[in-house]
Amino acid sequence: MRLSRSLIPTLKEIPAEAQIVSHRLMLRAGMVRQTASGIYAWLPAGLRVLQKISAIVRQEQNAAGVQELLMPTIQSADLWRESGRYDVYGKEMLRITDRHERELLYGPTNEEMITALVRDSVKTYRDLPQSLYHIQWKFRDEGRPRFGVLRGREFLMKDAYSFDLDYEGAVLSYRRMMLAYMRTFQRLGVRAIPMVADTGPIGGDLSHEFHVLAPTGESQVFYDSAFEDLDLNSANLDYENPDDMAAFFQRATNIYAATDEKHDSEAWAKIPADRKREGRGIEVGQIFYFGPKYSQAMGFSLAGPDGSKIIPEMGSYGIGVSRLVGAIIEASHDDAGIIWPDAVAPFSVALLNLKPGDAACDAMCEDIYRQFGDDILYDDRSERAGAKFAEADLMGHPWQIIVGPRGAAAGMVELKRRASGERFELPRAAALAKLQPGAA
RNA sequence: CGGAGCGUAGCGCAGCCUGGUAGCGCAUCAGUCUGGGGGACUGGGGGUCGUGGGUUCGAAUCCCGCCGCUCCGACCA
Repeated sequence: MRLSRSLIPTLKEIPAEAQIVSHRLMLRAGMVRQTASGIYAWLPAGLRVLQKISAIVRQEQNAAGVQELLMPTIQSADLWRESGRYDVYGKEMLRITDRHERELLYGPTNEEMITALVRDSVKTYRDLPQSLYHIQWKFRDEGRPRFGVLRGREFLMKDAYSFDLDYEGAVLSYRRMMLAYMRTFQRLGVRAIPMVADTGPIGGDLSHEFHVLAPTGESQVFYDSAFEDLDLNSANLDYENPDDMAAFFQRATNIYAATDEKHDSEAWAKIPADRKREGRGIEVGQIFYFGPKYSQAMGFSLAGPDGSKIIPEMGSYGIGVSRLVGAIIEASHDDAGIIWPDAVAPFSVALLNLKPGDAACDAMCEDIYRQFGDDILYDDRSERAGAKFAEADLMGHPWQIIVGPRGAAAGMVELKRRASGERFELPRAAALAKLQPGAA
């Protein structure tokens, strides 16, 4: 994309309404604009991040055998009366009445809807297990929206739901999802640690929150640094093999990690001092086994092979996609701006033409731009070099290709790595080769 | 939901107390110089002062209502 033709309205000054760094940077980098309290429009650069995160989430869900569907944002109040939650859910639920005085709501979550859909579609126990997800906008009418997209009212979420015939099956679904989540976060380039979470009346150990570590996090978290060495992408684990899943789950949950609510000082004391890690976390995902809670309430049962009645065991699994954008920035920025992990940057590369109008600069930039495809932002404006550097750093592209008149005449470009600040003077072809996917 | 603020040009703000024809910085437009870390100079454009009412000869300024946004706390992902 050419910056001269893009709607990426960067700001030099900090908007008064933004208090925390991710909110400020998202506004300043031209990614989002607030349109009402806690509701944001995603401008082109912000949308690209949302789409890159979504794509990775989608790939990992699909890889774990979860099927994608798309449920609506608007739901019927009657559906929620089936589970009894319509009257229980508080003011966070946005209730709407249509022209026929029918009661509707903007969905804050989809347990009821998915349960009804599966209930009405599944005919026999042979149709289970099922696991399904969608990536959809949700609305929770927070009393006090703040922190930009970290605590907005409208937010994009991946939510998945599993249906199994028995507890063992539900446990397997849960473990699969935990692995999928850890792989997802690893690919996104953020460290997210699964923390033991409150399971409420269900009990057991089948609820985890995933926290991204950032100084502005809302929770105090404690964990064993052994998590930092857990590489799950290279581990040869088969989602379909229960033994693999059990072994993985054992490994992951043996390492201590908890938020302050669930912090166990006895267990903490046993961890070697040099492995203790303590800090703040932003919750970006949660996985939860809740058994037959909704299937029972909503009359979802099947005849088993021996004729007995089976009430499916369920779980639900969320990833806050829009929230992740803020969380990643909280975890990865400096005074100059955002430092995007490679996988989620709106553009992997910024191409800075330091002297538009200079024949050598223009020719080289146009050539690079043409070769690179969609994932590059070409700063072709007639701004001063300093302004281009400042904006590129602000927007946080992982790489900058800097083309100046001196270098261009000699066929050289400068490559700058945003995260480290390293610069390399390279021939044009070598620079491009270095940036090809996988070459890094 | 309790408490506290704010709303004046695209953004950040002053002006309000003590009423008298609306200002600064940045951005923007034109031109000149400049040209590797948000440059300089000259000249221009842009505002129903959130909104409705009231007081007054006269309201951005004083009074009342409403709307919007923000902060602290409670709640929440």
